[in-house]
Amino acid sequence: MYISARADYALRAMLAVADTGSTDAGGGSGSGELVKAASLADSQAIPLSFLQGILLDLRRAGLLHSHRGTEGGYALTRAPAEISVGDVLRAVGGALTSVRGMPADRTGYHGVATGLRDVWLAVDGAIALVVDRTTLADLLADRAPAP
Amino acid sequence: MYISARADYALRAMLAVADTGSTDAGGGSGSGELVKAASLADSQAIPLSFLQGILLDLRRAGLLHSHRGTEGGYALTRAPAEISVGDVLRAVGGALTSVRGMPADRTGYHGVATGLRDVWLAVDGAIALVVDRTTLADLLADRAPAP
DNA sequence: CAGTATTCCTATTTAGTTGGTAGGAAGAGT
DNA sequence: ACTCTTCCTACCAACTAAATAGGAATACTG
Repeated sequence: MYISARADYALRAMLAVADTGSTDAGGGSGSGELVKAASLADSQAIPLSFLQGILLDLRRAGLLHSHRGTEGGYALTRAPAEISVGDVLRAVGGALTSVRGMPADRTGYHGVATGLRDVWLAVDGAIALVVDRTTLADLLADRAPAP
Repeated sequence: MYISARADYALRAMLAVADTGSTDAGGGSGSGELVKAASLADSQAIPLSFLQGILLDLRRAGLLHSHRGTEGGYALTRAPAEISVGDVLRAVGGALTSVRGMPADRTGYHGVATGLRDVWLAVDGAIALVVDRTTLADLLADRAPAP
């Protein structure tokens, strides 16, 4: 499995939103749950303009709610316990496992290689089992997924 | 998980070697177990000169034995039941799961993202469980890995 | 109603990887 | 010698990822 910088940043940003959304640690006026992109970029050392594109993906995937203007920012649409790592990965990266750029279930093998398709499907299922069972709340509470 | 063309070709080539090594279906003189690179490239539709580099990796990893000259070719160093899919993947691609190019166990997270490392390690373990338990013999006999 | 802060969106640049090719040099048989 | 095949190196083209820049749209403030 390859975790791109985009996916890595997305997860870290979601964790930071979840964290500052529950514990009121803002340095500004402390008005509510909205976290600014600049604040996220700073706390997790992510290039701001790159992060903005990622936040856009997360919003389009329905994981974030955004608000413009002076007191704008981002917030989770669901509770941290209701958002899994897999949700975030799929929002920014498409399929979990791909073979030469194509999703695992669209591979076509011939001859002796026919069985390979089932291997990739099994791998995809195994990955999904881990990332779909781990939520943002688990990560914030330091509950590691079962090995 | 991302399966590169290199990894895909490597597995198909290994399966083809395993197949023609056991069932004597060669069209030439039928002298023995050695399979030529050109024959592999033809049977699985792989560019020959690209395949040669892959076969070299597989040989250096100790999975293939090669012989030069007129009656040269490639053969497995172990029985198909003793070679796993994971062996082949690691021979050509390095680590199974990588985060931004680095192996999963060399990641460093700070603050709220600390728990991410354990997720990647769990994913790596889940993938390894599938690919290390599936052998070339399983694939040739159409025995799919457990879902 | 200006003014400002902020999200939002697109286009561009830059660097690295991947897929694939070419051309020999070295070894093995006839 | 001659032929066949593996071996090895260097190279090119296309693509993707990562990051940057610059502007529209939107919402609050005075």
